[in-house]
Parts: sequence; structure tokens; C-alpha cells
Amino acid sequence: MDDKTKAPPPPSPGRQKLLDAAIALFGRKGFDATTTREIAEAAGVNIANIAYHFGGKEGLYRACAEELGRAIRPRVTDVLSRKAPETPQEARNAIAEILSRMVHLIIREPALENPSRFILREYFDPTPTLHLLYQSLMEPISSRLTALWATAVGADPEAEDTRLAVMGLVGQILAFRVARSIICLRMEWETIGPREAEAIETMVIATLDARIAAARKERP
Amino acid sequence: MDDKTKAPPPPSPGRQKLLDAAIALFGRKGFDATTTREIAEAAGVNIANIAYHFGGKEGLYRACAEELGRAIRPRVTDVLSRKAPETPQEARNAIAEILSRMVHLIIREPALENPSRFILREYFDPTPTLHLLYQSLMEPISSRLTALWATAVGADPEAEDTRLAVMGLVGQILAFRVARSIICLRMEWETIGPREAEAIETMVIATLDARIAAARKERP
DNA sequence: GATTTTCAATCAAACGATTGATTGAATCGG
DNA sequence: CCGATTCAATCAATCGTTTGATTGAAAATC
Repeated sequence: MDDKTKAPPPPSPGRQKLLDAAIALFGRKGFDATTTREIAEAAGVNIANIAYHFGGKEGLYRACAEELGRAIRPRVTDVLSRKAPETPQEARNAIAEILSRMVHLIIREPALENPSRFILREYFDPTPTLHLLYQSLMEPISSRLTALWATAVGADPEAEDTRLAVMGLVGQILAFRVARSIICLRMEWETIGPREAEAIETMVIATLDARIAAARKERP
Repeated sequence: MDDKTKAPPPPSPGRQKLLDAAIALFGRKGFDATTTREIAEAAGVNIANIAYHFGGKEGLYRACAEELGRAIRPRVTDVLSRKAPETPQEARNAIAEILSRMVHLIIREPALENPSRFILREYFDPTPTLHLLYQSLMEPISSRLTALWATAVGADPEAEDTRLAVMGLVGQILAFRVARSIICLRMEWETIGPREAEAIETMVIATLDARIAAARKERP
């Protein structure tokens, strides 16, 4: 219960199948709308394994969040691990690349459809598990983006409006995932395919460049 | 079931109390996590009234969406009903005012906390009810903003990237409501009070002005 | 090295609690 | 009085959880 989430529990066939099935179902339908029987059936194991491996439905949910941190983090940390750019232009390009990556991961990548929904649900209806997702995913990306933004426009990395500007850019991407249904209605899109995803990416990058240009002007 | 949702059902004391309670509970906890007993108790009426007035839990949910359209629409249509600005500067000011209004309504206004969550839930987990919210709320605001944006930057009101730019601005606001929990973590805010709401509003307006300046430059 | 013991993992079956829905009598307003 | 509205009581269905038994492979024992 109170372990530091340091020790990765020894994997077992049923355990991992339950995690995968639970992430997919929790992500697609939410915690309350998903039944333990559904999860067990999708995983191809018996219901009792949920209590055995995770102590219950809630324990399974928390384990899903831990699993997502482990599984998704590598897909973003490779960008994060590069050395910090020193020129504003390099910083701008680095931000653009990360945002572009996020658009594809969050909005397009089919394999991350339900994981993304799982995470966004936790943002919307936070539980104690939220901190887990924050530390493993949001914090490293966001703080890196903030540092890059500070380099790109010559701002104070610690200033509140610096962090807020970055959250605005990231939030723009999240919004297109959260409100996908009504955005498709408004944009008269049937789905968000490659063409539509590219249009969104172009819009996000345009916002980035516009913000950078404006910030540089008032802080020469 | 299949009525055209045209006729506003005759109000009755218990009916309205059920609607108010249901909007609050559906918004705060979601459809599946909310029980009919909870709703009835919060409304101070008997459970049977749900079936009597709305035919069941799902009927109550749809009625909540209709009610939200009726209740919230006036709070935005007053801005929409003004005559269309003709100069780019007037258009910019009109956009800024609408966005500012949206920030306060969606992020700050305590009375709209649960209604906002109700609507955003429907965006995230769309049901057939989605079209109702789209037509009564999103479409009128969004199309008005698109027209204003076209005037402000001299763009084609029908172009896809015009609509997309507007959805990006609106989405930015929605994101701060959806991901409020994790944004508070990142911003080191305890809550989003007047000061924090103003910071968000400033950021949104800064994004607007930056986008306008950039769009004008490349389309003189 | 054969036998016994241990243990994690899985299963079918059943548990008590709660769900949304329904019923028929009671109550109210006109 | 009569239709509209409210109510306590109850329904079948489903929820998450628990139980007790079974498996197979390692560990221990002789």
C-alpha cells in the first residue's frame, strides 16, 4: 500500500493482461462505467485475479496509472534527454518538435487512444492517483518546455506567466483530444485522420510562433 | 422519446428541482457514478418522480442537456446579438470580450461549475445528446467568433484554418477547465481564484493578440 | 532421487449490497 | 370528485468482492 512505487511488481501473465484490458476499458468508458467482469473477460482471466493481484477495482486503477507512467514516459523522455539548446532559434525548434510529437501521440496514435483518455479522465476527475501521472508525465515535459520557452523568448524560467504560457500551448493540444467530438462537428470533419492532425499541428505551431514573436517584441 | 424537443415541458416544482440536482450531480460525478436515489434525495423528491417526469435516468440526462441549453445560452447570446463590428480593431475587441467572458463563465463562475463539467463530459464521452449542446451553445458562439476573426485579420470566414484558429483559442480555455487539477499542480496554485483567473485571461488575450499580429503580417 | 510440502496463480461459484425501475396506495389542487 | 403528483415498498438485475478448491512448479524433507 505505502510502498514508494519504486519496486516494479513481479509480472505474471494474468497480471499484465488485466492491466492492459483495464487501461483500455477505464480509458474508453471511465472507472464507474467499467465493471470488473468486463475487465476480466477482456483480459481472458477470472474475476478473482483482480482482488488477488491488485486488492480490488481501485487498486487495479492505481496500478494502471503506474503502468501508464512506465509505458508512456520513454516515448517523451528521449526528446527531453537531449542537451539544452542555447540559442533562441534552437529552443524554438525544440519546442516545436515536442509539441508536434504531442499532437501525434495524443491526437493521432491509435495505440494511445485509450491511454490518453485514461490520463485526461484523471485530470478531469482527479483522485490521489493524479500525482503519479503528474510526476511521471506532466512535470518532466512541462518543466522542460518552460525552460525552452525561457530560452526562446529570453524570459524568466521561474516566472508565473512563463509557466502559464507553456500550459496554454499544451492545453491547446489537450483540448483537441478532450473535445474531439464537438470539434469534429464544428470543423465538419468526419474523423481526425492524417490530414486533420496535420492541420491541428500547423495551427499549434502557428500559435507557438505567434506567441514567441509577440513575446520577443515586448522583451527585446 | 422521439419528440422534437421543441415543446418546453410544463414546469412543475418537483421537475425543476430534479433537473437542478441532476445537472449538479451529473456534472460533478458523471452519469454512471450518480445514482437516481442520490438525485432524488438532493432534489428533495421521491425517486419515482424521475420515471414519471423523464421516463428514467437517461431521459433525465437528456432533459438536463436541454435545460442547460436554455439556461446558459442567454448568458452568451447578449454578446452575440450586437451588430457585427466592421473594423479589424473592433472585431479584435469583440473577440477579446467574448473570450474574457468565457474565461469567467467556464473557469470562475461558481454557479456554472457543475454545468460546465456536465457539458465538458458530453464533449469527452459524446452521446446523441451532444448535438443538442452543439447547436445551442458551441455553434452560435463559435461561428460568431469565426466571423469576428475573419474581420480582425482579413481572412476567409469559410476557410478551414479560420475555424481552426478559433477552436484553438476556445480550446485553450476549455483545457484550463478540464485539466484544472493538474494545472494547479504545475502552477503551484492552491485554487483558481480571482487572481489566477485573471492570469489565465491575460494569457488567453495575449495569445489572441499574438495570433492576430502574426496573421496580419502574412496577410497584409 | 523420490516424496512431501509450500506457495503463487487461477478458477467456478456464491455472497451481500446496490443499482434503476416499477407498483399501487395516498395526497393534493381545482 | 378527478386528474396530477407524490410516496413507501418492492422488483429483478447487476455490482464488487469473497470463498474454497485446484493447478503446477519450486523448495524442503527424507
